[in-house]
Formats: sequence, C-alpha cells, structure tokens
Amino acid sequence: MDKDEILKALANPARMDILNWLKNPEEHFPTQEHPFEMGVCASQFERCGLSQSTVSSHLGILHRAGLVTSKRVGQWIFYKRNEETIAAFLQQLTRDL
Amino acid sequence: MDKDEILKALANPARMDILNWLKNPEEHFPTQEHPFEMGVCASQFERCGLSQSTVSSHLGILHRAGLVTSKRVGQWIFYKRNEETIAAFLQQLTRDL
DNA sequence: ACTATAAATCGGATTTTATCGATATATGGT
DNA sequence: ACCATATATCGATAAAATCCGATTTATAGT
Repeated sequence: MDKDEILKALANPARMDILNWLKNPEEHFPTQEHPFEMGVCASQFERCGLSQSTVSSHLGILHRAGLVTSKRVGQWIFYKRNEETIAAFLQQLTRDL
Repeated sequence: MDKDEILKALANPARMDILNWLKNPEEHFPTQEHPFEMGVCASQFERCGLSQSTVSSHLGILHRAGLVTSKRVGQWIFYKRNEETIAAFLQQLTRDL
C-alpha cells in the first residue's frame, strides 16, 4: 500500500470520477449489458469523454495504486473498487496526516 | 475547502514532509531560535534540501490549499498546520471516497 | 486461418509541475 | 537614508502528466 502512489492517483478529477462512479454502477452505467456482479466493463468509462487509450491509462494508474481490481472475462475486463485498499489508505492517512 | 486542490497539494513528498514535520516542531526544527508557539519560521524548511524559492513555492501551495496558516512576525513568517481544514478534508474524503 | 471486438501499448504533442538562480519586496536595525 | 535579513516573485529549464490517434495484443466466433 503505497500512500504516495495512491495520493497521486487520486489527484486527478477523471480518476476520482471513475472511483466514485464505481460506487453505484447501476446508476452510472445503465448501458452495460453484462451483470454488475462482475464489475464495470473498461469501455464503459469512455463516457467521461476521454479516448479509449486515455481511459485505459487512467484505469492502469488506479489499478497499479491498488484502488481497483480487474478481472478478465472473455474479451472484456471488468473493474471494481478495491474497498480493502481504499479503507486501509483512509485509515493510514487519518493516522499520518 | 477544495478537495481536488488539497489532493494535489498532498501528492508531493516534499509537501507531505513539511506537513508531517509541523506535527512535531520541537523535534524536527531544533535550530529554531523563536518560540514554537508562533509556528515554524519559513526558512527552517530549507532543511529538506530545496532552495529558498522552491520552499517558498511549496509553502504557498500548502497555504492556498488551506493546509497551513501563516503569520508574519517582524521580518519572519511562521507556519502552522491548519488542523481544522485537515480534519474537514479527512472527513469529507472518508465520506466521498 | 480469418475477422471482429476489447484493451494495452507506443509515439508524439501539449500542459503542468518542480526546480533553480536572480531579482524584487517587506521589515528591522543603524 | 542605508544596509541586512527574510520571503515572494520572475524567467528559464527539465521532468512528469495528460491526452490523442495508430498500432499491437488478446480473446471469441466463423
């Protein structure tokens, strides 16, 4: 759990949006065909207006920071919030800051 | 209280160090001649190895984000943590994230 | 083997951030 | 008024982040 890496990941509005949308997939990704239990399909995040490659980069940064998990299912990759890491980060920040 | 601005301010090791040092001024700034009640004198932070102008810039970013307060006393400017803003930020982040 | 779709990676353009030395501004003391 | 000290601001440079389109890689279906 790299606090600095997580802070950098959070210090960007698009990535913050992605994390927030993932709290309510049903509400924010009504067009997804797949069941939400698997997570949210990567391509769904292009709704933020950024290109496929940019979205992929943001998802990679969130994933490397440990803030989301990803699972490949067939040709798709599904993302979920990693609540464990998020909670641990908040705890440490509350202690350290 | 601008959450994004605060996150950007925190997403930098030097600024994070400054905030942490300010939790224990007596320990981290033993060379300060002034009483610590006033805060920590700006020049003290040059102990992080950065130039005076760079330190001044970092302090300005922390101040604009509301994470520290500053008070001029004579020719010096003293900095303290702004515990109110820090606590409010942590609360909001814990709610929002 | 070929085609289609999803996602990652590459290469490059642009913007933002970090840093410095030099200079300007503010204050205090002589 | 002048000099010394503390801090802020300016201008330049280098590094990092953001973003895109094009290409590559992975998987699925025919």
